[in-house]
Amino acid sequence: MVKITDVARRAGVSPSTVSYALSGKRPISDATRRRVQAAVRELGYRADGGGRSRSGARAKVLALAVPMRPGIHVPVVTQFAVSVVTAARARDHDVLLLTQAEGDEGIGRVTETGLADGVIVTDVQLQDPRLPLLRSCSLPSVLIGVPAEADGLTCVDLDFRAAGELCVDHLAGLGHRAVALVGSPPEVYVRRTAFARRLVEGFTAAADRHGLASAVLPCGTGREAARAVVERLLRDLPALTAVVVHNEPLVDPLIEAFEELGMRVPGDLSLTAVCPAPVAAAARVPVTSVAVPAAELGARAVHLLVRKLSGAPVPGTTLLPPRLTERASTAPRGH
Amino acid sequence: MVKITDVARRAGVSPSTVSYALSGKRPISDATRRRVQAAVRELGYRADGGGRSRSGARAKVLALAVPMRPGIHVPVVTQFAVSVVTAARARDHDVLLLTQAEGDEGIGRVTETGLADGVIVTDVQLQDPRLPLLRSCSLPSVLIGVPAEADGLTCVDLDFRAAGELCVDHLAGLGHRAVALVGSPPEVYVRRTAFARRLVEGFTAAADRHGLASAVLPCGTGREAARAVVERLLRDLPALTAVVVHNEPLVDPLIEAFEELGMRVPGDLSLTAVCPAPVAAAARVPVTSVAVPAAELGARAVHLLVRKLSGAPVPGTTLLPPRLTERASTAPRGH
DNA sequence: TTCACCCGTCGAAGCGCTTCGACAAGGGCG
DNA sequence: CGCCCTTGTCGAAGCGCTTCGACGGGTGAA
Repeated sequence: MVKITDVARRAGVSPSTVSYALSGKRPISDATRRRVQAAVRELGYRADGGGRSRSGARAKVLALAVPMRPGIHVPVVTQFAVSVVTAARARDHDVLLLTQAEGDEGIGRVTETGLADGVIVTDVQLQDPRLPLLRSCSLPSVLIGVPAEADGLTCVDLDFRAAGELCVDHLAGLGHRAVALVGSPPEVYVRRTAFARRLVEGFTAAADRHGLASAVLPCGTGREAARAVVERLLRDLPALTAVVVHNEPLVDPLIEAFEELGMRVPGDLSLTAVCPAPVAAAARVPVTSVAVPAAELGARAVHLLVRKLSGAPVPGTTLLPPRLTERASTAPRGH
Repeated sequence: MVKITDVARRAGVSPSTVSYALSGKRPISDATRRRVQAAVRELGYRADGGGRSRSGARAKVLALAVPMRPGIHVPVVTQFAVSVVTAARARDHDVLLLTQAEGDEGIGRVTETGLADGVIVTDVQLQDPRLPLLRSCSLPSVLIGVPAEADGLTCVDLDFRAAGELCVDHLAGLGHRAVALVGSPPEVYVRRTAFARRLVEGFTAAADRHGLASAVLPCGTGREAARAVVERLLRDLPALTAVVVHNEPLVDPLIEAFEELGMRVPGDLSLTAVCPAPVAAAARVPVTSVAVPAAELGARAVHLLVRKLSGAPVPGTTLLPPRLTERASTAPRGH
């Protein structure tokens, strides 16, 4: 292993000069800097992470807390992870993966031990047990998701409230008078997952504002669950002509269930989804949707966290405005 | 931050004794050990990762290389990741996530800098460009997947060759005389991904052995792709009564495509899948399948890597025997 | 009783890096 | 022309931990 003293010898300077030349924390003459850089290249030098991290410097590692709870949609979470890693690498950081395996205190462990410099927290609940931890140890963090009390925290998310409203606005604009929201599995709401709750709020508020009849039903995954929910909806809300679905793996089964019961999409029923664009586009009937920009959220989270680590000021909460893309699943009421 | 000297003072011993008491690398009397442990608990001490790794010890971090290439099935990969993290934590290690974002040399970087002690490599191809790297820098590694040349490497995988044979044996035993393998997307084969190739080998060998007519077709995802493959199959192999599918998201569309063309499962067509058990069980028709034990593979990989790090000898290649679970999608030929 | 040993513990020496204070050389100013 | 400040570099002091060699006191054997 080639170390900083090797580089120093090769460049004919002292180790400290090498360190300064590489970090730029003190002025170094151009000639020296170039010699150092040449030596680094020739020897293939790489700063040892261990050595760096306890001289008060950063480890250049971000932790990513991904509680793989039941009811979440795996591909979305994976997209977060991948985009976080990619964005982190672009900023010369690595990513440590934390799951729920060891409970919430993994977050504390990883930063207290200096393994990671900061943490990105996903799947945030309105009252999240991890918040006190994040607040107390004053450990740099960014949440993907917005809890009920976001003071003093840095959060990024799609504006799910606005997304809910946008869907209803669109459907109301098409003349629909009765809409339903088919949501995530019940456990997601029981946990009070922030984004799911916010979407319901927006949906309900917009439905009331437009004076629409509305219903909200959580729904598990699978054909049977979809069928059951559709039957229940048609019973409770016979005038139903529009549905918003916020449950990725349910989009196709839901369309099937409606069609089996004689309602064609979009002929008899208009459907909008809140899901990643590829899911919406690949559905049985391409679905008008508000995209969940998982990749962008991940990248933004990294960006914010790195800025925070460098001491720069960062905004409290960033809400990405929802954008609705029309596809084949929505039509004016009565064709 | 509480450090080892604090614990030492509190326990009335020297720092080195604390270190030994915690690591067990030298005998420490029971009384002392207990006092140290008490002090650790009371003070909430956690060994600083930087300090540790700087002094030549291990960082207790494993890197997980997950190239998110097109054509792979995301939930399976995620299951690997989650099980790796869980297993690693159980052995007091953390996991650093590497994607393809920075190319193959991320593996080298992460270990040379001492950030990680070893690496778990997934999505192994028969001629994998990462192999020379793994061999040359003599860096502890475990592959999930078996390349063409596995000498000197530690590999874990499902025995996909045997899995392919097992499926065909099962179908042949039911009296089927013409079988097809519907595989992963073409790009997976172009890359010469090890497990996909092995399955084809096993399938073909067993079909030949049983004297069955057979065909192998790669297939992309989506309803249209499924439909196209089914039409092609029925044209090329009109006597077809059995199919093996090795493509998770295609299981349902494939069943649908066959049924739309008038072939009922399992009445007219028997289907076996090679996929994780939940996928098979949740399909439109519960599918007889050989399970891909993603979680177990991940856990085993961690186990092997940790043993390797501790200097213990490890086996070269571990192939998990396939196990076929009968469900509703297979029946004797002609009912 | 003595000697040799082993067990349990300690002190000190690093690990590779960063950073602080010092210092030599050079330039601008009075 | 001398003084002081700047600029560029160096030496040395740690960071918190592990680990090596050493050492005191107890035990078993002679």
